[in-house]
Amino acid sequence: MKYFVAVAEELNFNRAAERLYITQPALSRQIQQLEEAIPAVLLERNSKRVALTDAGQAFYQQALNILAQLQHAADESRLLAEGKKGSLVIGIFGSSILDFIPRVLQAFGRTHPAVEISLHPMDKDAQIQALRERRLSIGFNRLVPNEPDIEQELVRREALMLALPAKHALAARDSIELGEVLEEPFILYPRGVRKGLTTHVRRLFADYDATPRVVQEVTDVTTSIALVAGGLGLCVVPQSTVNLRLPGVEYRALRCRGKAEIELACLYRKGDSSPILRAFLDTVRQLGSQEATPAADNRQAS
Amino acid sequence: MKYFVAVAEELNFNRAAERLYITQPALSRQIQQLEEAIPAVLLERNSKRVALTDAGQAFYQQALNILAQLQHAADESRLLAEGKKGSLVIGIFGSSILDFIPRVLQAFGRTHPAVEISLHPMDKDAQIQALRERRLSIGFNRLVPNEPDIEQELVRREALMLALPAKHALAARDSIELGEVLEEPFILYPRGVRKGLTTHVRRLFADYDATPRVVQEVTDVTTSIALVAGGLGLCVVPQSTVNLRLPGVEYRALRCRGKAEIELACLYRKGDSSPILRAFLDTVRQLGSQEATPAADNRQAS
DNA sequence: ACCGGACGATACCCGAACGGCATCGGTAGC
DNA sequence: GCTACCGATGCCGTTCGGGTATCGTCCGGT
Repeated sequence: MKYFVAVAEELNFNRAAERLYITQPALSRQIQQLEEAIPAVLLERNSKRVALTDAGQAFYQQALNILAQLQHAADESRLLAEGKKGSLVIGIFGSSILDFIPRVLQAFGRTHPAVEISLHPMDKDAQIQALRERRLSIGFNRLVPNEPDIEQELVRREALMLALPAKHALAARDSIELGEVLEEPFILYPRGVRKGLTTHVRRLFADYDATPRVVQEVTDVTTSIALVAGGLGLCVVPQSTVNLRLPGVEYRALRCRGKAEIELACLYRKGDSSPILRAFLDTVRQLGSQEATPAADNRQAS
Repeated sequence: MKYFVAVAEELNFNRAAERLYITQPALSRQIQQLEEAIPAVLLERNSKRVALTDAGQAFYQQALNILAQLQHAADESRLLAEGKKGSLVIGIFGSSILDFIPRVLQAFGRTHPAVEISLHPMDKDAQIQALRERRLSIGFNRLVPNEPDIEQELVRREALMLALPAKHALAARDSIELGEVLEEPFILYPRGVRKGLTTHVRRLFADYDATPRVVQEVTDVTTSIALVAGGLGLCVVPQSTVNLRLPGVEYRALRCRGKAEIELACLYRKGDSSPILRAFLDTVRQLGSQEATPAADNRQAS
């Protein structure tokens, strides 16, 4: 077919053969076979002139379309297979959106500009359900108990920090020991929301045989930091929250008896070999293994 | 490609191979090669389930289109090549339209129903010019002097007949000798119109050292017969004119010293190998070799 | 838990197809 | 009339596509 197009355009077997990097006899035969296969006389040829018949004209037009379509189909499929095109639906939750996700998206967008990405805030259970129903490609959350059909992968560990009002006495210090603030008012989350972080914080207190004095329960990071700015209490937050620079809020490193850090995990369907997902996971792993916010200063001036 | 479509539809290599009348290993390798050629993973296959990847889905849709288009292109070209489809522009002139052309069209229409046929009355010179400019596929006319680029083919010889008023004394006879009517008033055509027939008639008279007594000059057959019906004179006409059964007109066989017949020829471009033209010529030749109007009675009662 | 069956992949072989080289036949231009 | 060009044809070597036999794996039945 490609051969026929070449001959139809050159109207000369020798030139067409040259263009196709084959010899003229081979081309002659191929054209003959094509004509037999259709069957139809596509070319009028005497030893001095080659011309298209009506049928040849029609077939040439069609052949151009078909070849273009074939090329397009192959390109399209290749892009899809390489994960260079398509869509990625991401479930997000919590503070990951403040630092890690934007950096992943930026890096991934550079290598895969044609992939349509959508972000959907949803909690852990919603993510798992959406993954099962294939409404979601990947979700970010804290580590959750194993699900049989959901793959779970630790993306990174984030240091926990203490958010405190700028006018607070301890704001002058570089880092704070949890034991120093056991009696302070704390802002936490209600049962069932941000369970991963909340239970982790309570456990840290438990290491001191204490329980946090909860003055307010909120449902999202931004609100809790706003409350800290208002001087209503302190708040334990993942390090990425420092990007949320509200006036009147300072972030300080937190030291304590337990691990002052929390895990960020990603979830995806077990056996999902979508190339887009795989490429995205590569980016996630690469960035996950880097330092949290390389240039970020722990002492965060507003 | 056909193979991939089969696998995509069956989602099972064995069934697909069966459908394609090849064996499963051959199919497996063809699919692998296709995937390498694109390159893209089109099928997700473990030993128990075969599924399309996103790229496979996309390629399947495209493949369906392409295969359909390919089939269409081949069909279309085949029809064009067989002369089963396309258009035929016919130039006509004179009495051929009364008998021969309709019969040819009827026969050709039966074997080539999809060919669009258009009839264009035009005189000899107009036909030749239109043929040269490729506005015409074929023209019907009397034999004309040879043109270098126009093929001329004798279609048939038609007996010449005498059209005479029903009340004429000779109308009682079965046939008439030209010598019997040399002095009768005749209806003929002016210079330059229907030259073939006119000069032929004058030559027939010349064989008797006579010239026709022209009472009226007209430009078309129908008018001349109408004048005969009005009793204004006699008229020499090709046999096919008997189909023009005007009241008060009788047709009788004409005998004379010269050949009482005239040739109908068809003209087409030399080297025109258009299959439609060839098929049409076949029909023309076949009908041309048959008896003029097999069931037609020479003695024509009005 | 083990065995049998189904399925796709692989190894190997053969025939047909494809491309290359040399050459033929016909046409056009000098 | 000779030459040059062009497409067709004959012949040969390589390659590619399909067939048979077999393997590895997963699933389901007992």
